[in-house]
Amino acid sequence: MNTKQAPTLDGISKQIIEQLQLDGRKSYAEIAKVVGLSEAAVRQRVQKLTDSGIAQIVGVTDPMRLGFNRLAMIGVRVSGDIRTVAETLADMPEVSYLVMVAGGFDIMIEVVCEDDNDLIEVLNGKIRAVEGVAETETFMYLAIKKQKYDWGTR
Amino acid sequence: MNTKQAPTLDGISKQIIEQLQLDGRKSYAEIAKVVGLSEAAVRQRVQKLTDSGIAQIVGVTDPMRLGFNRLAMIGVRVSGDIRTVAETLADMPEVSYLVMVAGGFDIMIEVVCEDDNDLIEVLNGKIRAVEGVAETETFMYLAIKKQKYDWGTR
DNA sequence: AGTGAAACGACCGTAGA
DNA sequence: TCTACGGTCGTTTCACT
Repeated sequence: MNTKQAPTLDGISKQIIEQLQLDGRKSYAEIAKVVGLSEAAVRQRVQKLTDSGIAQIVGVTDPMRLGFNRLAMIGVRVSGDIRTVAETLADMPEVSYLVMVAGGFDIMIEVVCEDDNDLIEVLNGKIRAVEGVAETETFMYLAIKKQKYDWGTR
Repeated sequence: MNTKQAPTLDGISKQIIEQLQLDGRKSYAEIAKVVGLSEAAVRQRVQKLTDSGIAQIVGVTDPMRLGFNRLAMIGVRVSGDIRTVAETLADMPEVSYLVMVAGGFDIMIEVVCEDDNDLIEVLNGKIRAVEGVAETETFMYLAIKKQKYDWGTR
């Protein structure tokens, strides 16, 4: 689960990702026109970007629409090595998002659960059981109001 | 920006979205095989889902790789109508994610900025200036360790 | 809403620079 | 790493249900 910090992307790969942020299904031919490469070259680059995990092309929706009604952001305070705890938490399938932060918490995670039992099990049974997790604070989702991924094109 | 709470999706649309969570570029033909409809029908449904904003198909990456180095999660405490404040914050282009929550905050947002000046401007100049924003707490991102969107298929 | 068929365009492997 | 090209497969449109 360790995403090794990669070399900065070159301008063309950035442009390709920006195009895909606007429309993940845009054809390689169209992207090629914008960035000034051949279709095959664009395809190769996208392949590399996705294979290596640098980028992903995915369908995104509000989990609550698919029946996942117990979502939460959980702030975690860690005693000891933050990275070790982060890796452990990141390996849990219910954790959809994990960031290491500076401030009142060390780690913030988003968890996606179907119901209360699920959430309790994840929070008490799994997260708090992790060695090094000192304190947690849970923020239950009431509604997701915005999800945007096109900041690359601002 | 108001995402009106839609009727629950039927089983087939759920299945389609699950397929797209696994691979946003999966062909309609392949999806059609899985869900048991014709290609054309799948395409129509995907069109509707994306046009209506229920789902989006996008390229996703770690913003820090594109040179957006100042990201933060901001917890917001509101005095007054939370929804009004949420709408106002959601309209800001630097806000990539906004959820209404229960717990120590009323709203949590993720902001994507290029540099410190940008972030200061957004936080002090824009967010705190919003009528009804009582208190904010900022958690600066050090690293994004996990971003997953395939919870529909667990 | 969904199906089926035909024309069109996208995708993908390979060869060559 | 890129371009060029051809075979294959996916997409699109339309008439029909």
